[in-house]
Amino acid sequence: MNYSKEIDKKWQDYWKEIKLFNVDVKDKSKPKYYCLVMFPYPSSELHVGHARNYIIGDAVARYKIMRGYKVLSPMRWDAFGLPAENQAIKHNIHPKKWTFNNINRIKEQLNSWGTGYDWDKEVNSCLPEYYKWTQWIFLKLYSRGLAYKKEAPVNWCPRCLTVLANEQVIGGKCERCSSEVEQKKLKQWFFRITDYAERLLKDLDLLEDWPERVKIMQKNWIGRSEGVEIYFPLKGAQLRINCFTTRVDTIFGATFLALSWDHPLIEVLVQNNPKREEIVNFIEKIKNQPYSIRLLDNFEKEGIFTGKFAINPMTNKEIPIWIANYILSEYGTGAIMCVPAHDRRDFDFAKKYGLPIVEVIRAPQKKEEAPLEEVYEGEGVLVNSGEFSGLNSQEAKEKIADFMEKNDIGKRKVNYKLRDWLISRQRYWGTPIPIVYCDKCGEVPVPEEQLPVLLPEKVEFLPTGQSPLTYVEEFIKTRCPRCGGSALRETDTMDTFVDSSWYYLRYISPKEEKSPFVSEDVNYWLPVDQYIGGVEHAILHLMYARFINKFFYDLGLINFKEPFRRLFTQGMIVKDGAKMSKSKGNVVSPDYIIDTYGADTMRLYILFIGPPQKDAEWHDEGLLGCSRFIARVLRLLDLLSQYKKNNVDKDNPHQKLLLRKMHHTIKEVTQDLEGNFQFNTAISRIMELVNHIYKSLDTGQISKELFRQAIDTVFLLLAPFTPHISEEANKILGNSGSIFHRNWPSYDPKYLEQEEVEIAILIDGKLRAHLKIDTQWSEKKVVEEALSLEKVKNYLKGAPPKKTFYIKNKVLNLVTNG
RNA sequence: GCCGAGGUGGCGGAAUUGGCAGACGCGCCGGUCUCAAAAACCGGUGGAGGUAACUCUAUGCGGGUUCGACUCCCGCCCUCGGCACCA
Repeated sequence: MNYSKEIDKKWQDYWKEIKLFNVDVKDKSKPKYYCLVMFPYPSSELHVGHARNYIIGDAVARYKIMRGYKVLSPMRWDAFGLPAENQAIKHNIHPKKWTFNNINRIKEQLNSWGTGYDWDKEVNSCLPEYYKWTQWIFLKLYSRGLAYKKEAPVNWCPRCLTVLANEQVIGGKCERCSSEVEQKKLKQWFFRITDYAERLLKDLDLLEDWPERVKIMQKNWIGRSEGVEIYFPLKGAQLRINCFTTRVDTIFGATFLALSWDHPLIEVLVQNNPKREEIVNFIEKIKNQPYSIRLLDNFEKEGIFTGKFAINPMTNKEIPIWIANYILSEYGTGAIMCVPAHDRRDFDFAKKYGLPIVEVIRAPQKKEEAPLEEVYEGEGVLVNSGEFSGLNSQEAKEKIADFMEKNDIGKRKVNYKLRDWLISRQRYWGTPIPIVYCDKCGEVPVPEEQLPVLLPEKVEFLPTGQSPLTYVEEFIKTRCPRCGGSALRETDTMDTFVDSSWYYLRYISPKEEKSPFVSEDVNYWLPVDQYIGGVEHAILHLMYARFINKFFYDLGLINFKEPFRRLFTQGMIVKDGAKMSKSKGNVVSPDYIIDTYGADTMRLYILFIGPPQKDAEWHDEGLLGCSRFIARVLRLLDLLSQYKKNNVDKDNPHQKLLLRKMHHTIKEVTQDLEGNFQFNTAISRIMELVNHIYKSLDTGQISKELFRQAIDTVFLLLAPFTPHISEEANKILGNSGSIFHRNWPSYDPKYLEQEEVEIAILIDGKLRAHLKIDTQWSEKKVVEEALSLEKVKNYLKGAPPKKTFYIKNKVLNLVTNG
C-alpha cells in the first residue's frame, strides 16, 4: 500500500462524519478528559514550530480516546490585539477582516494536519457574544473593588503608542516591537491581582504536575519577602519615614536613608529648604532617565542630600536623608534605610558621597573588625548593636522585630514584587471597558443588562496615543445609566490577556447566553486535565488565568481553585539555530510538507525530532527518514496479503521472541505516553518492533496469524501519532469502525518472561565476555559457567576471583584484586 | 549577581533505586538491482592501533566514593532560559 494525500483527506472526512472529537458536555458515560492546547494568536499562518503544539495535543487526545476517555479538545482564537491593528494602520485593512482571513487560513492548516477538535465549541474573543462576558468579568471585579483606576507611572511604548504591563516589558523594551519603553504618568485601569499574591504563591504547591521551572518562575515573579517596616522619625517634625527591610538585624548599621524621586514626603522636605532649587533640578534629571539605563551593569548611582535628618530609632543617632536614583518607588515604601557595611549598593553610594560605614554583622568565623573596603552581605553575628550584640542574625531578626513592635517603632511586614495588573490599552482592537463618565455621577459602571458595550466597526486608525475610539462620536457620547444625563464612554480597551484569562471555561458552554459559563458543567469538566503550550506563557497568561479562576472561585461560580491540573510546556523548533521568523527567512511552512509527504510524515517527524519539552533543530532530511519508515510499515500490509505460512509450532523460539517483543513494546510505549509524553522514545520503540518483525519474517517461522497480530499492534501503537495510515491499515486488516474506537493494546506479563538471556562477564569491572544463561540458574551455577569460559580462564590465569558480584540476568563481575 | 535547565559519535538523541554507553533516526561508507543514475532494499559505522582474533581509549574538565560511575559526592569550565538596584 502506498501513502497518498487522498488517504489523509478520506480519514479527515471520516472523523468529522463519526464526530470523533465532538463532545456532549452532559454525557457522563465515560470518564472525562479535558485536553487543552494554547490557542493560536491569528496573526499569520502557522509554521512547523506552531504545529508542534497542536500535534502534541492531538496525539494526547487520540491516545486518551483509545484509553476509554471522553476527550474534550476544543479550539479558539485569541483574536483581539495589537498586530491586527498595526496591519490596519499599515495596509489599510480592517482588523476584523484581517483577523478572520487569518483564522480561515489557520483552520485550513489545522484540518490538513489531521488535528481533531470539537469545532462546535469554537470560541472567538473578538465577537460580542464572547467579549460581552469579558466585560461582565470586569464589572464583577469592579463591584468587588478589584478593578480600579488610578494615576500611575506606567510603561509607555512610543512605537505602539500604548501602555504596557510590567510583564510585557522585556529588558526595558517593548515585548512586541522592541522599542525603548518610556515612563509616563497616566490614569489607568488596574486589576488588583496583588490581593491574590499570597494565594497565587501558596497554591503553586497544589500543582504537582506542573514543570518545576514554571512554578519557580511564578514564585520569583510574585517575589514574596518577609521583613519589618521601620518608622524613622523626622528630626524637628511630627512626621516619620517608613522603610521596609528584610535585614532588620542590620538596623544599627543604618547610617542614612534614601528616598525615591517621587516619594510623597519630598514635598515637605524641600519646603523652605535653601537647597530647594538644586533638589528639584536633581529630581527632574533622574525622573527623565530612561527606564533601560537601570538595567546596565555600570548604572551610575547618584543622589543628593536633602539637608534634613531622621533618627535611627535603635541608635537614636541623627542620620541624613538623601534622594537617590537607585530607589524603586513602586516597591516597599519607596524609601530605604541604608546599611553600607552590608549592602553592596548602599556601600557604593556611601563611598561615593563619603557617608559613614559601620560594621554590625560579622561573618561567624571572623574575629577582627572588618576592613572597611569590604562589604559583607551574608548573615553572621551582631556587633556594635547595643544589647543585641552577640546574637546571630536569625535570632536578632526575631528579637529586634519583637522589640520594635513592642515600642511602636516598627512592624513585621510581607512585601511582594508582584504589581497590580495594568489592563488599559489606548487601542481600538480590544474589548471595550464598560465604564461611563457622567458630569454629575462621575465614574459609573455600565449595568450588566446593557452589555455588551459594542466595539464600533467604523473607525479611523491613526496612532495618536489616544484610542481611535476617542474619535467615534456615536461611541463615546452616551447617557449616564444612573441619572440619564449626558455622559462619555471610557475609550480604553482591555489587554488581550484579559480575554485569554477565562476562555477555557467558556469552551464548555460556548453558546450560553445568560452567563459566561454553566457552573454545573464547568465543575464537571474542569480543572483542565492537560494544558499544553509554550514556555513563553509561563508567567503572563498562566498567572492571569490562575488569578481569574480564583476570583470565580470566590464568587462561588466554580468549585476548583486551580484551572490547570497538569501543564506541559513544549520546546521551540528552531531552524539554523534561530527562532523561526519571517524577517529571518527561516520559516518552514507545513504546507509543502503535507503536499510532498502527507500529514502523518510531518506529524511523525515533529514528534520524533527530540524530547518534546526541549528545543529542537529542524532538518528537512529528518522527514525523509519518517517517510521511509511509514513506507516500510505499510509494506508489511502487502507482505501479509501474500503471506501463506501457517501451522507453525506454538513454541517456536522465533514466534516466542516476536510475541515478547510485541508485548514489551506495548509496555514501553504506554509508559512513555503515561509519563512525560516521551513521543520520541515511544516512536523509536515502535521502529524497533517493525525492524524485529522484518527479521522474524526472514526466519520463515512465523505464522500468518501472529504476523497479522504484530502488524495490528504496530498500527494501534502508531494511531495517536500517524492517525491517517493507522485508520487505513486498520481497515485493510479487516477491523471495522475507527481504530480510535478500539482499545489501546495491553501487554501480558507472561510473554515478557525469558528462559534464556545473555549476560555480561566483567573482570575487575572491564567487559571481557558474554555468557548465555538459563534464567533459572542459581548464582553459583552462573559463576561456575563463567569460570569455565576459555576467555575468562585466560584473564584469570588460574587464580580464582576474590569476590564476585552478580546482578541477576544482567552482569557478573569477577574481582581479582583487593 | 541570583534562580533554573543542560553539556554523551559527524548530527538529533537513547540509557538513572549505580550494572554490557551510543537504542532509534539522520548523515556517511560498502553492496544488491540498473546500460547508468535516482529511489528502494541489505550490510557497516565513537576514536586510536592491528592483516586479524584483539588491545587501548571514550559521556565538558579535575578529584573522590564504589567490585562497578553518563548516573552519586566535592571543586571548576561552558551553553541556554528566567529574574535583575525588589532593600
